[in-house]
Amino acid sequence: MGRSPCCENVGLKRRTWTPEEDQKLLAYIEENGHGSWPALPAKAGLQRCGKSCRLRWTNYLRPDIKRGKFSLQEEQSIIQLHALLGNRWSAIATHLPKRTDNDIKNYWNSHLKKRLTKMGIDPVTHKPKSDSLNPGQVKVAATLSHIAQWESTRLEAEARESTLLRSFSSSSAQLVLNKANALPPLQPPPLPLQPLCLDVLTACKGAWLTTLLKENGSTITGTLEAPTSTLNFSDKQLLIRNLGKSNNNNGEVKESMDNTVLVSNFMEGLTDLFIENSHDHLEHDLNDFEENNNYWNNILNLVNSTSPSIDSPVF
DNA sequence: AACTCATGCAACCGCGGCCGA
DNA sequence: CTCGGCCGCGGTTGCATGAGT
Repeated sequence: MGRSPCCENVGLKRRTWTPEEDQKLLAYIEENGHGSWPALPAKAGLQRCGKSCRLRWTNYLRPDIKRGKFSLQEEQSIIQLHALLGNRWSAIATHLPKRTDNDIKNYWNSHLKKRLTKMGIDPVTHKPKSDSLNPGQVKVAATLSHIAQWESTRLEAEARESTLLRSFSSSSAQLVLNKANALPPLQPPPLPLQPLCLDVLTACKGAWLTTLLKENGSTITGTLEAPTSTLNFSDKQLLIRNLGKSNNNNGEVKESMDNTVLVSNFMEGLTDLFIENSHDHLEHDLNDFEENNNYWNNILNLVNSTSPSIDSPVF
């Protein structure tokens, strides 16, 4: 493939944006919108390529960007979302209002990755460095991995939907929308926008709890004792399978999972971690139980609270 | 004070996808 | 269907700055 460079200053030294350049770019966009990026520099009187201008605007000048230190909650969100979504920074960014993908990526690479490594957790797989599972644990981990894969797909789709909604809110996209107003109106998203994943994550949590209790000699078998669910495990599996399917234009049902190549080892890793911990420390399972239960609740809360909706702040 | 090294992050590159001609 | 332009994304680079010696 390959493309010709978009600007003539390729190979030259990087040039930091000056306050004057920022001012020019800001003033131009505020007055005219960015329009076509390649055409913008000439119109705005900037000796930059369009790509550079776009980057400067999206990562720095946009008025709705939050800069500065990441809060503890944001850090947790990044770690958890990275575990689910991998290096899909833009998707992660849709769940962190006012943070740019570049900002998150930099923060991950310079801070969080190192911190996880220090903790003995592989920042890529989110697995603890040493792992040894028995066959039963492997089975559950595989199931949860499958579930997590679906969840990754969903989060990604959600991110795409969010982007679409944002783009439709912009003036230029509105023009496109107006041009296409002969088309059937867009269906509003179902309200409330309760993420479907909630049940899946709940299922994950439930599956983990079940395993833990089994490991601990509990008599509880198939029922997932998750707070928001009364489905048994086979019901969950059915639900998950159905959620993983989608209708294409021909009305055929196909497995959307098959079309996704996603790196989502988080659940697996997390499960490994939890299961391993519980296996190794059955004697203090109560503590583990409480701690891990809280962790799952955190994830559920996170996804619940940060799922993009039309009410989400517009970037 | 001067130098080196490490770190953070802004800026850039190149690829893939989308869309219109 | 193909081609070319544009956009968005993830990975990488390199500058600025602070810490350490």
